[in-house]
Amino acid sequence: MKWTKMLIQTLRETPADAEIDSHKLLVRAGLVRKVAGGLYSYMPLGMRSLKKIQQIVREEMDRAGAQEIVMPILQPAELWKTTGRWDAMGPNMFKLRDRSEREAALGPTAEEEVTDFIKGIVSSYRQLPVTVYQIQWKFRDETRPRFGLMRSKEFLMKDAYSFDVDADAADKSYWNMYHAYERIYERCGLKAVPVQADGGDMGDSLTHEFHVLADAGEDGIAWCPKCGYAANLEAAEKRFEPCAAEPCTEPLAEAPTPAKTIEDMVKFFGVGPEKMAKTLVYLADGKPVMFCVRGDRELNEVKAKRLVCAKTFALADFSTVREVTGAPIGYAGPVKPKIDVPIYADLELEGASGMLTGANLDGEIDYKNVDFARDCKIAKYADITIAQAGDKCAHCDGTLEIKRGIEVGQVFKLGTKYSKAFNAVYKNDALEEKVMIMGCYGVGVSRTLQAIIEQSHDKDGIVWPASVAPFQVVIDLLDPQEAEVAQVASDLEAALEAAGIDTLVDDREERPGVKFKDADLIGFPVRVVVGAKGLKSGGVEIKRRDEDKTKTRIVAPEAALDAIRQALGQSKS
RNA sequence: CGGAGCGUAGCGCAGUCUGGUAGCGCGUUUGCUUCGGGAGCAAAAGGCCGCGGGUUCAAAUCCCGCCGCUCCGACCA
Repeated sequence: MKWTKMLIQTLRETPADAEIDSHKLLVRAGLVRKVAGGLYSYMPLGMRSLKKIQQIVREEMDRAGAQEIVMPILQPAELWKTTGRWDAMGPNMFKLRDRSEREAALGPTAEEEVTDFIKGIVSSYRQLPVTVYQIQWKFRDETRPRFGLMRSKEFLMKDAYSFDVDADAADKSYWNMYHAYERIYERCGLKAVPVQADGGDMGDSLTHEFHVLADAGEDGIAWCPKCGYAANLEAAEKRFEPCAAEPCTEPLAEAPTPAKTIEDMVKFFGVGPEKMAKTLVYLADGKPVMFCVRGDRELNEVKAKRLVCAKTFALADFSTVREVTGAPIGYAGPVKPKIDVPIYADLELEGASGMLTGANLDGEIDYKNVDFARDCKIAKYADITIAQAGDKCAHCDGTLEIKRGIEVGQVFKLGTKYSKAFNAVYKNDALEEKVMIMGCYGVGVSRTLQAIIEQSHDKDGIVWPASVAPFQVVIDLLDPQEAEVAQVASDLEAALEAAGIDTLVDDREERPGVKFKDADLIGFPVRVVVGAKGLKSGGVEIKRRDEDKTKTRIVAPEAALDAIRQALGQSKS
């Protein structure tokens, strides 16, 4: 392919609305163009990479025995109402009506749709197991689209769904997909780590997220370098040391405190935040509950929500807090709230004594010398805090680190939530009706495109892994007006294409510097320079994008094909 | 949804406070000279100054309303 025949537009200046490197490069290298907030058009170069990622996903899904289908993006509301998610998804889902007022949604995912689909086809255990997948555009009305393709309103996702006869078979399907995902990311040249995640509303279901570790990532991940334990911060476990405190000999005492926040209290009392406990009031299914954690900790809302088995869960408003505690905001505590509500405390506080807490009294008053065992009525001690760097690993004697990650995929055991709702059943060999066991598996294809760039770039531009680069080779034709030189480039192009190596010839009437800069910016894995000067002095010049500028090889045009093959082989995946 | 900021040429920005001829850099077009890491000179094209209303002799500039975008936060099966 010739550069001058292609719609390529690189930008010298970085777009004003891009924050992270991968977003800047996506736009600067001419891969995508913004249409509106969270909406992007793919330019030809971007489309080529996107298609290559799709193809890798497709091949690995097929290899794992999944079957490709495609279902409508526009999904009737009835499907979503069957599971109650029409309301549960809330404003995150794009909803619309057709001309006869039928309600529909632009699919953010397709569990309902696929369950209904399979239910209409499968009726016997002989047809199971089955896993289907589609690569389809998905829609989410994001509260705040950002970072380019990372969090957009419309994105390309591969979603697969498995249907099995029982839990053991479902397990097999799950790990089958898990391993397919490992292959997908490896072939994309991505280091993606599987991390344990929270099952969300699905309760204690097994689920792994695949994350690309990057500072620009939106998710926090707890990671133990010693045993390799990795978990989403929402789900991360940590080991608790027994609380060493002696029972408190001092009596509970009031302490007037003109300081509401932990930070201010540290200044006022001159005591560390680990000797304080903060108490938060939440509404769980509309009923107030209190959570008590150490001053240097943050409540993990996911863990807390699960602990109280709540459907709706949110921080209580100020008036509720006053009502429950009887105290001004900032003076809630675990000792005798005005209204008797369940109080849950973090495991770290079990046996804690000599603590400072809010007093639940009508005034800016705290208690000192609080002994949890003596002074508080705690419903249950449980792990309800967010893991922090320095916490002990729950699985070995290592110490947890906190990393940032970009979630590029997730595998999820769904159980029977959807199959029950749709009555998706099969008959076993005893003619009994059984509910199918499901799993769902997503790969964010467009997000993966950007994650690759985020993980693989330098100051000059993108450094594409060969498997997903828009073109594997760029030929910088320095003298396009000289027929003999141009012929060498065209011959080489034809030879490469015949060998199955996609090649772009930069045949523009531009100065060499411009071509080199653009080649580096777009990031083709191998660059071949064909120029009059070079040909006279020995041949064409070959250089990998991922090696130093000075490391070039001059080879005769006849030897170029082999040398390029070799360079591609050495280039990152 | 709360807080902050920004909408001026394809892109990046100045001009707005203090009303008076629409500007700069990059990119684009043409010519000449250059030619191995984003060249130089010359000429040119390209604007509903986000939209609507108001004030004024006169509005990119002041006032009101709306829309859009970006950042921080909240939110994120």
